[in-house]
Amino acid sequence: MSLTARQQAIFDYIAETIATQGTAPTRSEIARAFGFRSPYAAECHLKALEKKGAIELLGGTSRGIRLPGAARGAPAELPLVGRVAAGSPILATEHIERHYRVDDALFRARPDYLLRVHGESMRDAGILDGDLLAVRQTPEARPGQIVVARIEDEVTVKRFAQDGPKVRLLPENPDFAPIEIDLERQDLAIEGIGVGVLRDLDPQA
Amino acid sequence: MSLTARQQAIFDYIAETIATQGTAPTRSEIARAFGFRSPYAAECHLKALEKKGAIELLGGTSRGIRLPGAARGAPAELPLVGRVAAGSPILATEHIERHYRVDDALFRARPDYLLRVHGESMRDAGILDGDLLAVRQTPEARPGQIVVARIEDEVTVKRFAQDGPKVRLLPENPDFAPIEIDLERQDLAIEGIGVGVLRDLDPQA
DNA sequence: CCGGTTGCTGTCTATATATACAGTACAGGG
DNA sequence: CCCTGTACTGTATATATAGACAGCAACCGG
Repeated sequence: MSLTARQQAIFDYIAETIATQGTAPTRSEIARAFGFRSPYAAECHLKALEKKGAIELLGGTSRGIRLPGAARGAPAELPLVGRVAAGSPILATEHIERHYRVDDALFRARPDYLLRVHGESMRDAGILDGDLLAVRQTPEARPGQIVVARIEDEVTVKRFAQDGPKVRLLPENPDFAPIEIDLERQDLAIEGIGVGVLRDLDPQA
Repeated sequence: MSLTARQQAIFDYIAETIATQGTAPTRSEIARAFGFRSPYAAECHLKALEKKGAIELLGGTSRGIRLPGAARGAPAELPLVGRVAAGSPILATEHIERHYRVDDALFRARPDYLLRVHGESMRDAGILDGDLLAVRQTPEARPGQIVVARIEDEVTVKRFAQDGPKVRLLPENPDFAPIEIDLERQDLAIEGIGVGVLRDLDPQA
């Protein structure tokens, strides 16, 4: 059952109020906004909207109007990590350029932060210079996964491969050479695994 | 001036209530949650939090507590369009698989919907099979832009090039041939331009 | 023509809520 | 030692708000 034009207008008003004021409107506020002289007109609309499943009324609570669609909770705020300075943790405040809100459901694994990828070494995996890699923070990786690794204070994104005590970090671009690491002689820290890629395309040209 | 432990706890409770209930708590609800026997205790905390700038009180309005940081508003809900059937508009309800909430600020141009890309024809532009293309709906395109085009009821993603009355849709993969269209003899509809790419990486392997 | 739905007005009431005052207790700085 | 700030209790009140009843008018399908 779809909404009437009037009901849609009232639904939109409620949604807009929640978005701009941060709180749902009262019956009186709805009435005022639409010129009703009785708050009960708003009450009737609310009941109709609830019956059609467009909204959820909490009953007994002031401003107790909920949009069921929004019940999924706000999407996670992911910090965007730019260049990581040598020797400091990847999520140090000074690396965080800003926050983006990205729907969790977009990725099968929940990401913890976004890392801006520099260079062309993962080009053939469809990860280009400037792309944002959604990263799940974990100290372990399985072969074939795209990992964020730190070798001697350098943070790099590569495909992970392991052969006993030897780890190989494979670029996806023939112009770059694989990095071989003997765990017994060199330090390697897995900062996380890539769970998604985000790219902004230039709308100009 | 930073918050005391008690004030921080109350602030956290307010933030959590807004996130889970969709509406801010009343003084009484705060008092109940913390075991205060008087709602005035909550009132005092709210005033302290407001004085320190952590919250904003609306005054005279029930549940009128706002978190200044959250004023940014909810990110847009973008419909995900799967395969588009021949002859029907791209945003027809039956094509929409689900909705994702993606931060507008992620892309320089505001997208209108997400389109699942099929095939490898744009591989060298870093757009792989299964990727989601964030599309801004517009009937016009400039050379060099990645466009969503419809030719004879087929929807395709290619790079746009124009040479007078001849339009070329260029793949980014040497295994595919460019599509040449003479606008005087063939129909071409630009459905939109690509403003971003989203990819889910398989966390398994 | 009837019965249902939409879309309101006017009036009313119980309760939810914001907000106040007076007072207690404790802690830290000057 | 006084003063200011934190952290409450207990009581109180004005107002904000949800939610109800009765009724009117217009429309629409059977």
